Amino acid sequence: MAREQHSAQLLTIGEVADRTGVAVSALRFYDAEGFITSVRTAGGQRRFSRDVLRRIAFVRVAQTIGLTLDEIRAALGTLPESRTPTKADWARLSRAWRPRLDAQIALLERLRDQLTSCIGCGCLSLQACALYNPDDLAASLGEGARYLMGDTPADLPKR
Amino acid sequence: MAREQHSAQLLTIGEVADRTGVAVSALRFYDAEGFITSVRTAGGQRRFSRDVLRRIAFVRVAQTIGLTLDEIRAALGTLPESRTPTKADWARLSRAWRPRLDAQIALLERLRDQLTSCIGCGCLSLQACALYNPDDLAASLGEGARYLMGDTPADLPKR
DNA sequence: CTAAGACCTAAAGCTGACTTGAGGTCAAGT
DNA sequence: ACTTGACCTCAAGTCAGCTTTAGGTCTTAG
Repeated sequence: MAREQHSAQLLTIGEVADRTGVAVSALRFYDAEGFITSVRTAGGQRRFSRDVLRRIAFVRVAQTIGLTLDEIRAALGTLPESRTPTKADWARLSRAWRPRLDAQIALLERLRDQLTSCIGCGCLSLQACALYNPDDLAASLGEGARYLMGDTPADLPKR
Repeated sequence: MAREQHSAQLLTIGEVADRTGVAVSALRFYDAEGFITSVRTAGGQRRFSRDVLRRIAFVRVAQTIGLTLDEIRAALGTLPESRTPTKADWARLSRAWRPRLDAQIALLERLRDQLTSCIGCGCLSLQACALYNPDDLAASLGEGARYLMGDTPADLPKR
């Protein structure tokens, strides 16, 4: 009994798994956590409407971008409950990802550029190196460097 | 008893924590896992040489870049055991991060650009959308799109 | 009608990178 | 000598995001 097309209306969990590439266990998890909804057959099995495919796509792309499930849950919560979300609804949510992606890219670029200059200076050895600042590397790189690399202010005059 | 400078030779775990911003518990973990080494006092307390500051800096920066501790362990393993690593040693390790950073940046940029075009098309609704491809989003975006968004080949003629 | 593959639940397990807790010892300023 | 904050070990806990296991039930092709 392969998982083939039924009456083309509702999908079994296996069909959804096949179409989305998401594991059955993950789909049950998403269902339990409210990311997707399902109806049940008389026998207690889940049946999904095609809407879930879009929701699952949203969840997976959002995860790729780096959102946690909690954030994704919040985003999905802004969708209208009464009607099936429209293109505009999805576009609105997706637009919100843009600044986040930009910020992530900017962070990595700063890291890369500092790494380049640090390689030039033999880095990870200079007190002034901005690459390692445990306080706020993620937040905003390169501020008040601490005395990290084994050099204290007291050490400096001796060199 | 604040953690102040001792005989300026070896550092207590608390001093290392203060200088690196890394929790004492994490330092004990790093020690147990071999990322850093320590000697013990007669009473059994750890004492660290200043070298560990550089190693810890390396570990934290590598983590920021996205390496796992296993990868970091492997990288540290290429350092010479006999002598204290030189600037050149650290520079060599850091250089290895460059392609990885570039790849990460490229991935995010592809994601962002596709997101932009997808917003234009009301995306997450089109079968052809390259943004969601569960097989290889991370590996290489945009290949053979599957039938994901609720559209099957059978659906298409009807539209 | 039957076989067997798809489905069900609940609870426990997993990975990574630590943190927390319990119960006790060390070291240094006074 | 004493006190007290820093330190010790070992085991268990945490978080996210699922997966696995065990023990059973549904559904549908034949």
